[in-house]
Parts: sequence; structure tokens; C-alpha cells
Amino acid sequence: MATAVKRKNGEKAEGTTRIQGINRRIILEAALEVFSTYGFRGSTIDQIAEKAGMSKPNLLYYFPRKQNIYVTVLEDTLEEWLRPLDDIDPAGDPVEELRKYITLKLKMSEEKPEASRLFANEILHGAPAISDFLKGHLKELVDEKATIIRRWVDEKKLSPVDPYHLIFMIWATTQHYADFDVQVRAILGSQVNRPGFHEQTAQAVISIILNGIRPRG
Amino acid sequence: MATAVKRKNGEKAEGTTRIQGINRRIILEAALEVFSTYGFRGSTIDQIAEKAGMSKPNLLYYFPRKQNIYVTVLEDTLEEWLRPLDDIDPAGDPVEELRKYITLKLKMSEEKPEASRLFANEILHGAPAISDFLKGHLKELVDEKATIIRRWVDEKKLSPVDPYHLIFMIWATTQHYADFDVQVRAILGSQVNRPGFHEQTAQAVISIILNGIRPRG
DNA sequence: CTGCATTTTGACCAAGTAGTCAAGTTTTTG
DNA sequence: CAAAAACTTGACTACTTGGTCAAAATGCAG
Repeated sequence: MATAVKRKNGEKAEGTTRIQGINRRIILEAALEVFSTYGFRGSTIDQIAEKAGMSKPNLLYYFPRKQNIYVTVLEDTLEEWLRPLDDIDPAGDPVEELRKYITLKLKMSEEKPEASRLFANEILHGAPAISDFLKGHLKELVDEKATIIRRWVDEKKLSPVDPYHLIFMIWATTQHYADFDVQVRAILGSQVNRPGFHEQTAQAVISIILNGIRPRG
Repeated sequence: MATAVKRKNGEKAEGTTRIQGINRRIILEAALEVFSTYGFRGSTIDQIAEKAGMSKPNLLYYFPRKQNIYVTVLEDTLEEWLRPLDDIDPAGDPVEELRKYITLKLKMSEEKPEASRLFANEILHGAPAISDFLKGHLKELVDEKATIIRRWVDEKKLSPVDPYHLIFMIWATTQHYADFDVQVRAILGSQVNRPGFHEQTAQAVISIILNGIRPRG
């Protein structure tokens, strides 16, 4: 295969072999599903191994500790999860940029609810595995975007609004549809499955938030 | 003690004895703390027993199964958690009623974050213990309040807004400060502990949401 | 005080689960 | 093709944990 990694001489294996690449991906996919459903403590290696279609010792050959699988899948998820925030463009139209951001976050909640739940569960339990990430990379990124929003407010392109609380509100609301899916379904019933439901949700959420911060006059 | 329950004759004990009353309360308090921190599967009876200051078999004397403790503390919490929603007054001023509601929810998140987290964790994991409650009592209550909000919209007292999504947004945002506390702290740092932080949060949240739905003229 | 009901607990058991190991099988490489 | 490396797994161990039990301690009514 074109992607196979060739090792030279008899060197200790450094790179990733073909089989390793395949199996690690399979394991991480299975793990995301299991961990996001049952949480770290509630998931067993056997469950993940079964979903991945391999024996437990084999799985442990790739990730020697349960923690390793968890942390890896969590970190992989995190990066993807934050990308939309990073994409907010300081040069764009504020209301339009935020509309894009909210839309994207809602879409991710719809398409990858497991990722959202995995993350929510980790934070809910005190974020033992990613507190460095939160205080480091995440804080930096949020500070940066908050500065942009604050500038927008100063330029009268937005009503006076605390940028941090605005970001929290967007996160909370968009992720709610993934994290609290069962509750949303219990209350809305079959509506949730009707075509157009997600567009309608986006419309509602965007309308409240953007009207809430659009400059008046 | 005035609250002691007297048993007549040699009847099988039906009522609650003084010691039972005390100990059940102690156990439930300990259980709320433990379950809300570690989730159902992540909590052990030993942990709860230790926090309650009694032996494990003694705890099991009062609640024969781990599930029993969990369900009891969850149900106790739920009722309290919903009360503010119930208090929304159809005859009141819409914006004022919603301001009151948001304020109350934020206050509860501040004062009883464990309750919020316990609930969040349960929903996040599919609400196995309370799905009847969600589809029954909760749905009814929300439907009722949604009707009120819809009437307010019809009467032009609010901008056109989907009542269900508005309620979800309020829930998501207010509970975020309890459920995602670690993240909020990681990003805002010591601000969170400054006096007035909660008032400032309330001010920000209320301003965005209420401006978002206040009728424009 | 006396006897019965209630409460309390140390010791124990059975099930479940993370992780090990040594022996086999397959893949890669020269 | 042959040897080495990489991969796979059944069987096992050590430990945690939910729950039991019988016996001891305490509370309480008459």
C-alpha cells in the first residue's frame, strides 16, 4: 500500500506500521462511542474491544492502559471541537461571523454528538485529564476571540455585551442539543426526527442570540 | 423529640423512627455529593458511607441497593429543580417573569451546583432512571409553559420566538455555570471568586436573552 | 430494670474488571 | 523462502466493589 511506512535496516521500530494505523483508528472510534455513552469509569476495556472486533489483550497491545485510550480519544476530539471558534474572522461582519459560528457548532452537535458528550462528561467530572488544556490552549484561544468581540462592541458593531458570557452562552446552547438529547426528545417527541428540525433549531437559536446582541437604532 | 413517631401495640414498624429520619437524611446528603462528583458508576457505596460517617452495611440497612440511594436522591433533587419553572406567572409581565426565572435558575446553579451536575450526568448518560419523568411530568410542565410563552408572542408582548427553544436556551445557559464550572474557572480565572461575579453573570445572560426576545418597536 | 425491636458492624463472598504472560499466528524483510 | 518482527489471544492474576450474614451493641416501652 502507498501509505505503508518502510523501516530501514534493523532499527528499532519508530514509525507506525500499516496494521497499527488501521487498528488504532478502529480502537479510537470504538472508544469514542463507548466512553461517550458510559463515561470513563462506566466503560470497560472488554466493551471497547468487542466493539472494535478484537481481543482485549490485543487492544492493550496498542494502548497499554485504559487511561491511554481515553486521553487519546479525548485529545483527538478536542482539537476538532475547537476549530470553528478559531475560524471566527476579526475582519468579517460581526453578526455574520457569529451566525456562522453558531451554525457550525449546531451542525457539529447534530453530526458528532458523541464528541460533545465525551467532552461534557469530562468537564462535569472536574476535567481531571485535560485541566492543563483548559487553562492553557483553550483559555488563550478564548481570550483572543473575546478581544475581537470586545473590539466589535467598541466599534458599535454589537450592543454592549460581555464577550466571555456570550461565548459561554453559545457553547451551552449549541451543545445542549447533543448533551441533553434525551431530554430534548422527551419534550419535543417525534418533531425531532422531522426533516428540517435542525434548520428550525438553528433559526430559533440564532434569532434570539443575534437579536440579543445586534446594535439597536 | 417532637418529631418522633410513636408505634402503637406490637405492630410491624410502619412509620419512620427518629434514628431512621436522621440517618436517611445524612446518607442522602452524602450521596448527592458523591454521585454528583463521580456519577453513578463512578461512585462507590464505601465512599458514600465514609462521607456519611457510618459503615457500609449500616448504610445498606437503610438503602438495600446502590440504585435505591441514587434514585431517591435524584427524585428529591428533581422536584426542587423544576419549581422555578412552575412559578412563571401567565398573568405577569413577560419580560419580567422571564427575568425572574433566569435569575432564579442562575442562583440555584450557584448555590446547589451538585444538584445540577447530578441531573446533567443522568441525562448525559441517557436518563435510564428518569425517562418516565422526562416524558411525563416534565413534558407536561414544559408544554404548559410553552403555551403561555406562545400566547405572549401572539399578544406581541414578545418577539416571535419558539417557546421550546427559548426554554432550552435558558436551561442550557444557566446550568452551564454549574455543570461546566471547571471550564468557566479555567477561562475566567480568579474573576469567578470576586464579589459580584454572579450578579455580573446574571446581568450579561439576562441582557442577551431578554434583548433577543423583547419586542422591537 | 427487663426484654424486645432497632441499629450497627466485622468478616466474608461472588462478580466484574484492569492488566499480565507465554505461547501461537501472521506479516514483513532480506 | 527463511528468519525476524509484529501481531494476536486464551488463560490467568490481583484487586475492587456490591451485597450478605450473624452476632454484637444500642434504644426504648412497660
